[in-house]
Amino acid sequence: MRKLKRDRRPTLKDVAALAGVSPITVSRALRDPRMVSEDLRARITASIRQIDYTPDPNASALASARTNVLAVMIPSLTNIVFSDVMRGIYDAVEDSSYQVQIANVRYSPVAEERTLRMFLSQRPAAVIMTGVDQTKAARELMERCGRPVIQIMEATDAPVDMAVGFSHYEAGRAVTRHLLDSGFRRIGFLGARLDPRSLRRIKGCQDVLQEEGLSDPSLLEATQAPSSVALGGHLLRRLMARRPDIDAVLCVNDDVALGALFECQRSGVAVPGRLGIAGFNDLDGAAVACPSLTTVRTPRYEIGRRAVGMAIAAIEGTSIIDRRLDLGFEIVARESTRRL
Amino acid sequence: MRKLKRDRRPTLKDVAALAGVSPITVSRALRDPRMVSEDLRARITASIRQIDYTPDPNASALASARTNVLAVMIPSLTNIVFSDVMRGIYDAVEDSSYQVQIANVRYSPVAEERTLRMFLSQRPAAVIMTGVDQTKAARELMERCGRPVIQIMEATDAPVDMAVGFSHYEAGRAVTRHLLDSGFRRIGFLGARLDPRSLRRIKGCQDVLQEEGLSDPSLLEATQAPSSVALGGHLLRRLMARRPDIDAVLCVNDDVALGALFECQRSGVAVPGRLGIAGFNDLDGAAVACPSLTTVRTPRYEIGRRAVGMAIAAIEGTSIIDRRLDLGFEIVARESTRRL
DNA sequence: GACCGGTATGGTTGCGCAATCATCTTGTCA
DNA sequence: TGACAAGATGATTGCGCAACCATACCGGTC
Repeated sequence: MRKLKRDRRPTLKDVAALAGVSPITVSRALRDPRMVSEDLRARITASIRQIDYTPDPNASALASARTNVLAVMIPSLTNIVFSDVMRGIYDAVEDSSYQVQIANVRYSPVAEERTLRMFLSQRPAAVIMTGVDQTKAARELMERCGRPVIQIMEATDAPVDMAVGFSHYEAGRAVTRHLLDSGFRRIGFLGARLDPRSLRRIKGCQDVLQEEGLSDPSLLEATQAPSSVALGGHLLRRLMARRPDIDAVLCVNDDVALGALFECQRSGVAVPGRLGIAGFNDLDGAAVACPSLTTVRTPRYEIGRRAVGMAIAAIEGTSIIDRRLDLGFEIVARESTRRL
Repeated sequence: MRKLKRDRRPTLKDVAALAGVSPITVSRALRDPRMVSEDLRARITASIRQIDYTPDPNASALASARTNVLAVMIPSLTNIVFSDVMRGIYDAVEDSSYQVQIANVRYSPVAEERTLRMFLSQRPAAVIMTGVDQTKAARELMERCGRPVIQIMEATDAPVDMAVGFSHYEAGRAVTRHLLDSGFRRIGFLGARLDPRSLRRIKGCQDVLQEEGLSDPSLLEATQAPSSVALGGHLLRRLMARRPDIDAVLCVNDDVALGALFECQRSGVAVPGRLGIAGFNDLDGAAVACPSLTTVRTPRYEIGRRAVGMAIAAIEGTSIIDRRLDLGFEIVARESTRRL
């Protein structure tokens, strides 16, 4: 009677009865066809199709204490950076048997820790986390959870388990060096959000300026507010009010850079003649802005793909894998920093 | 011996033993605390904390044939429109017991149908799908799956179950009307992707032009390629080569509009003096572009929130709900269509 | 011809929880 | 005071699958 209340879907047992084998043989045929002889396999496949059987992943997870879920934590859903990472992740699982579970932790290590606990209670096959700045408790969970953990976005020498990304510090240094090489000397910085990766880029910039004796705290205009195009304009106005002598701004990302560019267009500041502008990420619009924006191309999509590749390799133990992967970055010099 | 092989986590039974009650009481205390007396509840809560118990969602799902999963299908991960929808969805489940499962169906009804089958085999609590243009088979599955189904992004009179969105056709009409009211007469259209919603916007535009006797097929420049800022420039160049007499372009979205604006800046076409530009969605940058972009503000975030609200209301059967929700849109007139 | 090892298949059990029904307690009212 | 309702708690069972161990069968070896 209980069975009648549920909308009874076909189960392994139904397939087995139809094919004239035991349920466990059907289970094997599905999980690892090589374990079953060819003719049984054919009969089982036919039976599955005939009654339109689909396995119940919950029952499977319960019986085997294993899932096919990759748990992913990212700090933002709207930052295009993570949209690209997610696309890489989803593309990479496309032809595998794995599933992705995304959580938005809103740039909060505390929320991240909470989410991690929730995820681990579901016994995911692997965990993908953003950055290397987890809370102490989260780090301990990551170390002891007994599953692959991939930290993405940053290159690090000491991943908890595995890591794939690039050096934000070196990227900050490189683009600052590019500005210096292009002849700019009083280089401001427009910062937003100030997450750990932004801070490392800022640090890279400041270290280079320091080395050249061009450092000055008043060149930094930054806020905790989320970055946006509109914010880029506000920050530039504030910086130029305080330091009208700057000849270039390095922006924490392309959104802010675009906002700065619009602000210059609006207030008649020639770019790059009067002010050079450089961004970060090489978003779609950077190449076609007027003038086109110098920026740093970052391997966001590839980070997502590789992270999943590393996770699956670790789960299945098939191939030897690098535990640390630095995918690098590329300075893309365009019109906005081209001194005549 | 089997138990030793698994990393044995505490279960309901452990909590029950510690608290001196039966497992089912613990289960009740967790699912609906009102069913359990106050002192037992306190003892159970203490025991849970003491041994750090977390429920096993797979076991729960198996036993109850129910999950707390909201299955969501969206056509793109990188289109900012859906980033906002996702943010609304994730925000709405934040304080609930529900979980979100996202799938990227890449604007493909066939992939959408395949994904729907996969999702339904997991018995989600509800299903959220984008648009109203599912395959016939998918539509049948949606009708017969026995769970709430919410179609998002479009207002429709005949949802399979429930729908929340706005009328793309009316939005296309309204913004075209705005261009006419602003004095533009030879209005081109730049289209990309050409998904069903884009097509309805185009239709809205063309119908208005038709009514005014201003319609002409050669005013439409469209491609199946995914939209981007760069594409906006290309499309505008092509359109102006063919129809140098146009005095405004309506763009399928703000990315394309921004690309068109950059193209104008680059080629010295005055906006709005020589060419008016209007976009769609009111993205972050539209308000601060130079000139600022006229566009249509769409309730993307709110669609996500409401969809989840409708889903939960339907699952729990608590409140009376509208099965159709039209959240409307708003024409945002800015400099790019301001005729002097 | 007895024995061995490997392969293919099946039987039994339990994963952790919730549905169902049964039982117990308490309070209320005629 | 007894009957009964309503609420609180417990015992039993099974969800669908995979782990584990058992068994049947094969061909080859000495």
